[in-house]
Amino acid sequence: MTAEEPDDVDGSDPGPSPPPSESPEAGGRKWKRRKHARPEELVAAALELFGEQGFANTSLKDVGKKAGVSKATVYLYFKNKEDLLLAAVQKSVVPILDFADDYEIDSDESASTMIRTLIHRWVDAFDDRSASGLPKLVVAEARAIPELGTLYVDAVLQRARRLFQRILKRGVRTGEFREIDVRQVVHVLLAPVLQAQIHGASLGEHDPTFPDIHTFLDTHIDLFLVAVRA
Amino acid sequence: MTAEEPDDVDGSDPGPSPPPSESPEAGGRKWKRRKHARPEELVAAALELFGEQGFANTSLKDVGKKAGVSKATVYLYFKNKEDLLLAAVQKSVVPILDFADDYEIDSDESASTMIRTLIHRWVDAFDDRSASGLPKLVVAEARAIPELGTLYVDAVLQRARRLFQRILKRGVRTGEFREIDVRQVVHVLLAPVLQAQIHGASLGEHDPTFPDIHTFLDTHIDLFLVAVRA
Amino acid sequence: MTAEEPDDVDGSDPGPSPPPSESPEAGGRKWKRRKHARPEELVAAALELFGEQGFANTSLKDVGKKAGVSKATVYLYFKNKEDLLLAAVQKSVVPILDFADDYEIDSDESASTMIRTLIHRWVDAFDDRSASGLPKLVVAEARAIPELGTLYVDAVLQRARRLFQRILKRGVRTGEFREIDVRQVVHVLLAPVLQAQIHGASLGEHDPTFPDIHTFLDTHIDLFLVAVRA
Amino acid sequence: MTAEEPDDVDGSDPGPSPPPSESPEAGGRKWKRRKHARPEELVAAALELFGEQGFANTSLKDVGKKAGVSKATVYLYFKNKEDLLLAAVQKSVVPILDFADDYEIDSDESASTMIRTLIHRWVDAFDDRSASGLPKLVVAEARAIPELGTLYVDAVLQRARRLFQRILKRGVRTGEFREIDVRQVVHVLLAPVLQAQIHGASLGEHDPTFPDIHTFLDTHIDLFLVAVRA
DNA sequence: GATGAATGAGGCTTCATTCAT
DNA sequence: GATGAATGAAGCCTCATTCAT
Repeated sequence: MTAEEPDDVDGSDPGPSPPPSESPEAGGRKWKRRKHARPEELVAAALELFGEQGFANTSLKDVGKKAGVSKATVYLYFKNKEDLLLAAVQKSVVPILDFADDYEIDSDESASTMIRTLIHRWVDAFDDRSASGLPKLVVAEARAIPELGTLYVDAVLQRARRLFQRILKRGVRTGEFREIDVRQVVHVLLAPVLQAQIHGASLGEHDPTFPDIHTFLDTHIDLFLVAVRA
Repeated sequence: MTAEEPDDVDGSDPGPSPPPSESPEAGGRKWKRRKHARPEELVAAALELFGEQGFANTSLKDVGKKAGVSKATVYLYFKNKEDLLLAAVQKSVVPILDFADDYEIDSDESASTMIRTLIHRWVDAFDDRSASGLPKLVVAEARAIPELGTLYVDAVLQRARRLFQRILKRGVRTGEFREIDVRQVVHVLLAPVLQAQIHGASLGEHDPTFPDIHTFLDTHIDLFLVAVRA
Repeated sequence: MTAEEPDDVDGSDPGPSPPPSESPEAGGRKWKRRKHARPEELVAAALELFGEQGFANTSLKDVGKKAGVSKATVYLYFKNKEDLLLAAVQKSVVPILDFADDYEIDSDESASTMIRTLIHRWVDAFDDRSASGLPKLVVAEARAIPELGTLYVDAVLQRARRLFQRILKRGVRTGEFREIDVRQVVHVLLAPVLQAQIHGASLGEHDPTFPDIHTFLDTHIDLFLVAVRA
Repeated sequence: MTAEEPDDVDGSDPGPSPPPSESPEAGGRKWKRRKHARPEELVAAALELFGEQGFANTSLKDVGKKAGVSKATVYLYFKNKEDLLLAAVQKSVVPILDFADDYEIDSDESASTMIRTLIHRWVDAFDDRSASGLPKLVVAEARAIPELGTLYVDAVLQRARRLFQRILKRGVRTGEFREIDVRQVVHVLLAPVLQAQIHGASLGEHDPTFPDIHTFLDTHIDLFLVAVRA
């Protein structure tokens, strides 16, 4: 491909965040020109549609329509469909565990409480950002789009593992937990969380037996804490 | 341009070309049987390709080539692409937990041992049938193809849940496990298994931190058994 | 691009020439299926349209329509539009100087006569193959499609130069021509021929002053022969 | 994103930023002219790009970028892309043979010398104006854009023919040349010149056998003069 | 005068699906 | 039963052109 940037915008890295001016009405008079908001709207639309219907099943026309623009407009901001996907995932995924940093620093709860709190907040964080379909999306496309896999592993999985490893280790140090191989155990702690997210976004409707996600997570955490308790 | 078979698309497959012996009876037996093996071969090819590359990214021509037939032949056995997918999943998924029935009946091991054994055999059963990509595939497409979700939930998830519920209940009855809400707990028992399968088929290559699947499962089972032990 | 061959046909090299069965009516009954004739028809349509309207100005739909097929059919035989162009040029250009070989061998005319005859036949050969627009086409696209340039230079220009160099050299040897630098002179001999072809296919209609091509060529040859005569 | 001047796109040109002196007359002359230079810059950029890459393969964004303005600016000066092409050709082509007039009037060389001088100056004139790709461009697009053909024929071909006809006729009158049909011969005199220009701009790189253009032209002129000499 | 934003139109290409052989 | 041939539909992407600022 000789293709450079679509017209002059970069695409993958929305870089310059939207202007702080939040006046949502006054700006766009006759014509719908929200300018710098466009990339965000597109990214949001893309994330939702890709998460719901899958990447291949979603056309750029759909994305454009949901964002209120024509499909050609997508190319003003993103190099191609894949670039849009990556931008959407990046935008949503990078800050998604930010909530945890503050909590971890400020909190002086027990490790057990921290674990329970953070896991519940985790899934809420995805839902709040309309990214509940994201883990499923990533899992579905990681093979076809390797950068997507790398991005998710680095920005979500590894980050979460480190976070919970710190907490587990602290629990061990304080005597709250018994001696465990933190590096192995953390995967077991997280697996049900990821699974719950993926399941909810895919088989959820077809599986009435599966409990409410927060109930499920509490059961998981209960068992886990029993297992690691000193 | 490279290789060029004028018409016939056999290419990818087991060398055994049709025997030169023109005797249509005895000689061509192995060859003749091929005909009736067609649907199975297609189903097998489809399962592997769909699992690896995704449903949308796999063309029927690819499937045909892998099965040693032309693209049009698919339509002799399946109504359409979706039908092929469903058939492939059904074919692989329905008997996939069969191993468990025999084991459950014959075995007089402890519940703990049964759990450990069955979980390891589970993932092996998928691998043996080249269905390791299946859970990921199902999760990716369940939303777009509802029957797929229903099928998987019924033939795999529900069946597995009932199996492990029986074992858990027995463990409780025999005093091996403490009193637990089997209906809730079974989901926690299975989630890491499903997660490991999905993860292995999608983010596996991008995630060198994740342990070997059987190691991971043992860690999970260890913790789980500690948690439910009486 | 991961693209292999469109479906199974090669594309650029029509290799297997059409079957010798020439029955043009009996073959295609209800449906228009001329099978092996397709590539040739497409190549012919492409050559004419590309030559007349230019490569970029001709859509594959146009080519398909002229050949009596849909635009998707083009992809059964050619990898892409560029491949079709190359195939068309190759098909027309490779045999286009064949007439010369026989003539050169059989003829025992004087060098002067051979030159005059061959030049006139040359332009006729292009016209007979509806390839009168080809030199212009090649010249227009050679920069964008380097293989096209290479192909034309090798199959037409170099071949023609060698042919006329042999004749010139013979003329010198027999005393018909004076001593000349054959290698340089051949370019001067051919330039007006090429120019006449290109001009006819491009500025022809806008330039009523330009003489009939054969008249022009005769004037050129007359002058040339005077210049090189011993 | 790299450098980022908010608005002004002057970029390509001589540093001289607008003089701080607010005197609108004398001081800002060089700067003021810039504004009016726009069309010229666009025309120059267009001519080069179209000549190199072809009309269809060159986007207006490319032209704008090369001229240091935005794509939309083109429409301030030209009705559409085709109009830009015509303007570019006109601008370059109309004065391109002006050098000849002076020479013809002032010179009292022999006709032979004049021919040789003018032909070499001709191709230099195109090169000097970065119009070496122009004849190829015209030939490629004349069919699709008739005005282009007409323009070129009138402003270049006819003008050149008349020029050289005058010289030839003078040569005949002075006895330098023998009696020839000047109207026919002039086409033969010019064809190699046009051909050399076109060839250089298209097949040049793919054709190492072709001699240097001035060498080629001298060979041509040598032969031609021999042919017409009295 | 200049431009960023936006889009309609159109082209290339792929592919599931059908049909006649 | 099997397949080569063919195509309609649809998707991605580009670009000339317009409009409001």
